[in-house]
Amino acid sequence: MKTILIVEDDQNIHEMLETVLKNNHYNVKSAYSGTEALLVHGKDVDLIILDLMLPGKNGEDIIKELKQIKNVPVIITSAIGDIDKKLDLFRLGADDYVTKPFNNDELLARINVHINKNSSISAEIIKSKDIELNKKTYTVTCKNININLSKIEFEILKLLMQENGRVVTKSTLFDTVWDNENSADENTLNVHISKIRNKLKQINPNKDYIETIWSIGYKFND
Amino acid sequence: MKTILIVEDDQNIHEMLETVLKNNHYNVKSAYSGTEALLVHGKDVDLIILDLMLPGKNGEDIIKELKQIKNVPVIITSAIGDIDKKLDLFRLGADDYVTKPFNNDELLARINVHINKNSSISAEIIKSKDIELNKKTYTVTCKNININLSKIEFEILKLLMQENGRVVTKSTLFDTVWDNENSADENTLNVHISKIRNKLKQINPNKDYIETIWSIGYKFND
DNA sequence: GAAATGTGTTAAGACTTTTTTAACACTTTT
DNA sequence: AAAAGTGTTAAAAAAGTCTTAACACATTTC
Repeated sequence: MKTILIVEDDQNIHEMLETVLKNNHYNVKSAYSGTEALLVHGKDVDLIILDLMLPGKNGEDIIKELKQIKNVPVIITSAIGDIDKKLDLFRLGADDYVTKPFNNDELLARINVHINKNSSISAEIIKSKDIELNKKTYTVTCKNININLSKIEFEILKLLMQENGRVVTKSTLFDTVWDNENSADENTLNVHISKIRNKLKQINPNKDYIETIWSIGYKFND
Repeated sequence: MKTILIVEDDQNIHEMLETVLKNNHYNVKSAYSGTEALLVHGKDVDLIILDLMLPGKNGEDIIKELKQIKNVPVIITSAIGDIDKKLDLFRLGADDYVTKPFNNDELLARINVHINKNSSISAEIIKSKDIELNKKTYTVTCKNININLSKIEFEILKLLMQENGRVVTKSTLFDTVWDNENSADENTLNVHISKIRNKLKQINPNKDYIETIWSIGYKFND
């Protein structure tokens, strides 16, 4: 169950939000001021609903500090529609901005967007231009030709393809592919990467799908 | 560089969006109807801006089919503020809903939110006006264009950006970037700074983000 | 149960990229 | 104008990576 932190000083709105969220199976934490929010905000908060008109500290400072503690999604609620304020908050890391009075269902929908991000609709088939990878059946094709990957090779390629175009650090690879810390050597990873590259190269010799990011990790390019 | 697909039949709005996005260093693809959108939408689209009032197919059908092809973020733009329609679209996978007429900068801010969110590796991002630095994936963009930094270059820029506007002394740099005392020569640092400046200059030649503070250290300015 | 096959890891040497060094031109401070 | 500090370039040195091959181990096949 996901936990949402409500930061709102208006008693009525606060209670209303709390009820709505609880009815929709969220766990709720409460704060009535910015300083309180900073205290309450901990490891197990998944999203913050932050009202701007709080006593004490202003919204900009609070979001900055909250994001520094932990980078969770923040949805701003405010009676002010001022565009400059809005832009300021987005720049400081706000993920959404909802003008009061808002529709509860819309707020829930927006919470859903920011909380679920990749889980809900995420496909069991990851496709790139040439490569298709089926997470369920552990099969991989490149240009519609089947490739046999070992389990570890498959897990590595899956992770890289999920982050298509972004660097995956070696430590992320170790953590994800080998569950325990005590696991593999750097060289082991190299060998696996090399083997994956070889298998892909047999189908498409012109392309190197896996790019090395020196001393950091690898990146998949389609 | 990220690619955004504009799906919009109104010629004026379409061109305006295209200009705005290109000015902000996005790659743009265009579609003027739903069916066209489905054809154009391929592997290399990172976000879709979808107008609802399209000729032919209706918005609901299009978003459903688009999401099936690939789960990229979709921002709906619409003149209709009708709450039921909104909720419907969120349910079908919309990531944001912006009512026309919208403010361009706000749209850009929202694009930014959804393009960066897409990564499953939780991002810890340091942002300045032009530059974004992702501590987890070791990626840096300036004006949305990717920059390749070596590890040391990255660590230096990270430290400077963390202290944005404040001077970072050379000794702090040595202590942080090079673990032990036995570390680098003054000159070594100069060389690295020079390389970082060069890479940033290729994207924005008018600005010197890293300011030299004579005989003390360096300062990042956004 | 033995042989064959496949997987994961380690080691070694070739190779590539990054980091540092060194030299000299340049800028700021004294 | 001299001294101190900085910027840039090319090169040498160091660090990291790739590939091959060998071995241990597990699973499958005969």
